[in-house]
Amino acid sequence: MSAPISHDMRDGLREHRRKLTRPRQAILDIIASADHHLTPAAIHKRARKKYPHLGLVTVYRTLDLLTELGYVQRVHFDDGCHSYIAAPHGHAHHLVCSTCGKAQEFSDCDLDALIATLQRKTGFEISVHMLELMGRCPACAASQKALTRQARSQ
Amino acid sequence: MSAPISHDMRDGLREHRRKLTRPRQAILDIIASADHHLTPAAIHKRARKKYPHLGLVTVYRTLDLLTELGYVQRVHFDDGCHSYIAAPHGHAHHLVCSTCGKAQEFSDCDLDALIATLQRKTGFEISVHMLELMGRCPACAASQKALTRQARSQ
DNA sequence: TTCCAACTGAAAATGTTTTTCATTTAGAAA
DNA sequence: TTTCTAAATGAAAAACATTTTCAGTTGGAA
Repeated sequence: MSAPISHDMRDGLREHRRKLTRPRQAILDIIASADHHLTPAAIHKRARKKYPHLGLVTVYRTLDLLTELGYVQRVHFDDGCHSYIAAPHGHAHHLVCSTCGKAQEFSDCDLDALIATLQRKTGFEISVHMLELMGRCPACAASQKALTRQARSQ
Repeated sequence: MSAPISHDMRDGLREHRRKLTRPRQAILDIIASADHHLTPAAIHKRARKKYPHLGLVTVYRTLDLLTELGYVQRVHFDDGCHSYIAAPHGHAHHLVCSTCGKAQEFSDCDLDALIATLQRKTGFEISVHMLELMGRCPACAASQKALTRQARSQ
């Protein structure tokens, strides 16, 4: 069992001489406890319940900071990339449900062979990769199947 | 040797009963002949040289259409996703130079084993994946090395 | 030719992100 | 504790990106 991410983020701030303010705490709590990706606007809306004075600009600034420190990642979709999600401090990818937005982490992406081959073939020096998988989470898949069954039986 | 992508795009439009207008031709030519990813604004600027009356809205609309037909893909970076690039009609990924933007296509992404394992472990039904590799193209790597050598010898 | 769905540009609306600036605050140092 | 300052804040405005609306135009099938 790993320590809560919000603890890590607090430690990370301290290490980088950054302050742990009330607005930031509110934002951290939302991000750390969400298992879905969230837009800056959505984070702002939720965090305001704990700290009503919070400005949207601070959300953007905090997301930038946490991204830089590696605790938060932007989530990319074909049709828009305005969402963020917590990540462990280190290399990780997400598996995202395209129906409900639920995300699951995984770290063993295993692209070394592919990258080596491409480097050899193309001469590019590959330093970064972005991998994202999308599909239906177990819950959404189940309710979809239930719906189909129901429709067929009518 | 494959046929020019712009031909494919023209055919694709015809198949879908969409018109091949002058504004669209100008946009198609820019996209098909670029080996770099381009933002809508950049496409607009370039295409205006061929068709000065062209509106930016039409660029957005044409990009939407070509994306839907599968001839164009959005390029994703950690810090912004406002660029587009031509893709063969079908599954493909890009290897992008983070210095100059040059892009190279590849299609053999070989993720089947990873996807199968994750499906089994998580219960997700994975239907889509996004993979993007970034690094330095041969030319940029070479000029970087030349710079470093020069700096060292001073 | 005719005709109409598809397409267009301009303008305005909407949405997202960044900048600026005067004020406040966390937390290290005294 | 109190003092002090770099870091952080919110509000407003600016900048940038994207979509909608609408009246007029056009490609290409009939």
